[in-house]
Amino acid sequence: MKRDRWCGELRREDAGREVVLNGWVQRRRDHGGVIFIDLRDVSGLAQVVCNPEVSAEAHAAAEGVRGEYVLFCRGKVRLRPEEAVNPKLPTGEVEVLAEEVGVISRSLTPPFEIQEESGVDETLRLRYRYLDIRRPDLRDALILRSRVTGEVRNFLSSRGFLEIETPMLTKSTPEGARDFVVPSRLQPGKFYALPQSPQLFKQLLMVAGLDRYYQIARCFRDEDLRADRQPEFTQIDLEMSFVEPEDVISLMDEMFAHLFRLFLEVELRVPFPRLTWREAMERYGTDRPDLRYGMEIVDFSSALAGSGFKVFRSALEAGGRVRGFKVDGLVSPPRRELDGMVEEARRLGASGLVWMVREGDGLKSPVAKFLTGEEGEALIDASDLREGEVLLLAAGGEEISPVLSGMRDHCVRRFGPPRNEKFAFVWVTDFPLFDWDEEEKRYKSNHHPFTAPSGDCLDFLEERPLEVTSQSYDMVLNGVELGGGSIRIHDPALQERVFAVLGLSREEAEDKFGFLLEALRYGPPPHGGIAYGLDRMVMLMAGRESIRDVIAFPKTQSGGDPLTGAPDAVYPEQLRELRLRPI
RNA sequence: GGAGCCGUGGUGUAGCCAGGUUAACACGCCGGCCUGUCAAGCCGGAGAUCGCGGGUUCAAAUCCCGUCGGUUCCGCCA
Repeated sequence: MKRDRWCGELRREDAGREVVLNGWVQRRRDHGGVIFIDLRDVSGLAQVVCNPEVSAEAHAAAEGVRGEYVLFCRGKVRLRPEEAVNPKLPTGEVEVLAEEVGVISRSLTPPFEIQEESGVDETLRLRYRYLDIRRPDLRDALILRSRVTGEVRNFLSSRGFLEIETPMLTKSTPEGARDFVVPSRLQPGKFYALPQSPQLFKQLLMVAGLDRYYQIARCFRDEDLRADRQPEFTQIDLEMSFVEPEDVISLMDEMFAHLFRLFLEVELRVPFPRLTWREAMERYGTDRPDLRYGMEIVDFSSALAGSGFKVFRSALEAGGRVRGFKVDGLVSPPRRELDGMVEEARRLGASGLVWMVREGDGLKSPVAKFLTGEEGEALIDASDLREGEVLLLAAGGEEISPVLSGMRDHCVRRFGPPRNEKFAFVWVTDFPLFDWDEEEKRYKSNHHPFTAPSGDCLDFLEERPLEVTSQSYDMVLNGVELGGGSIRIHDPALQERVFAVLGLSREEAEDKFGFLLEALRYGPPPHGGIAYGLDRMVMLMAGRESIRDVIAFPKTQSGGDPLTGAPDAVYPEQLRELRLRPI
């Protein structure tokens, strides 16, 4: 018998109406006489009452029902007696008085309980993912994901963007992540690569004159997994012609304000704040600062010039600095807490960490005896340190930035400092165009090789590559990199110069990216864009801590799928067809 | 490649550090009673050789070594 209403949408206005529901048995409460069944479908729960005085048949059918059976249920909606109203349920004011109940399909006892709080081993949940998804929190996350994706499509298409699909079977390119590789049967010995992103294709679409492109694009990277990294993930990928960074950034400000208003009822202040990469590293020690919290890093070098503490003095003499921050949310901690912080800093790779606690007009610290009174006062002034508050200091070159950033995270986790806002967006711009790769002894693109250098850096591109900044921008939310993009190079000559700095020979560049260089010779428009990690975006919007919680069928940390058993061996015949042999 | 944590009935945990009868508790499951529950209640029952392998010991869930799986982080992820 086919439903005519959803379980979760019954309200008091429906009282008196006859309805048919289809759904799963969340719970059965058998009182001997009357039996209550909580029936669940994708919309929510409804209580069905099976009273033998109303329908002996329905009651008899309900006696044989068990958890997760699929039922149809015909009956009249009625208001519950006042004392039986359940304020915890949206449908709690009404119930369906069953006149007919039938089993559509039966279920084995599930391997774990289908309920809000899971706490169940994740492998088991993944093995029975179709049961796991019946739980409201996972179901709701997938519903949110679908709505967000749909609204992104609406938003972009209303702004003139065209949704274009790009190939999944494409060409392996150097630079970047390890490719997933697919053997070609028709061309034995050759391979496709799955796309790490549609980067090159979207640039070609700009050369093709489509002006604005977007795609909800699956991407693949064969690297190790994390809570926020899966081997296949989804990007909101877009590209625009005739634009500058400002155009992309302001459009995205608008899109996120719209999405957060619509789905979370949160009014975001736009435009989002901006930091250059240099500022972000200086003030937060990382290129993806979590601006929900204070604890800005301050340079104390001038207060400590000529310090009697050898570690500080020698760092300063070597051209380094002494930087640190005041810990929020922590006053007069016990000694072991302070020692714990030093240990944490070592774990983060620091050679040391100095703590100072203000006591009266002075400082308590393992290095207090090396400090003069003036130095102590200068530190207190510069950090605005009050009674009992803690100052953390590290000395050295740029390598202390990640340590200080890590200590900032540690303090957030451990001391729960006051939070400014729930969602703190920030743009980080002007990244270095290149990094030096010590292992390979060569320059590497910080973003990707098609990122345009800033106009004022073109003169020293080859001479001082590490000083070249790029027309790039990352969107960061609560310390998570949500997306990144740039203005691209549209001048083939400049593109070749960048390849040269990267150490790609003319032949290699021609072999790997020749098609792009060629396209750039046929009237490319200036263009740029951005790509977002949709999984991370929805994760943060849903308040989850792993993107696995917003992906229907995610992989474990070793890249496996406990449900299907992938990856798995293939038949020798399949390998023979592909002309492949295991080594 | 490296470091940490976890693995005990179907599920979640306790027991492990100080080795010693029938491995405890809650939920779930099965049966009985029960007409207003919604985490229903009450009574009864079944169900685990403690991830796997080896070692130490009179004796191992417990100690040691190895291994597998999961997870978090570092490396890696343009």
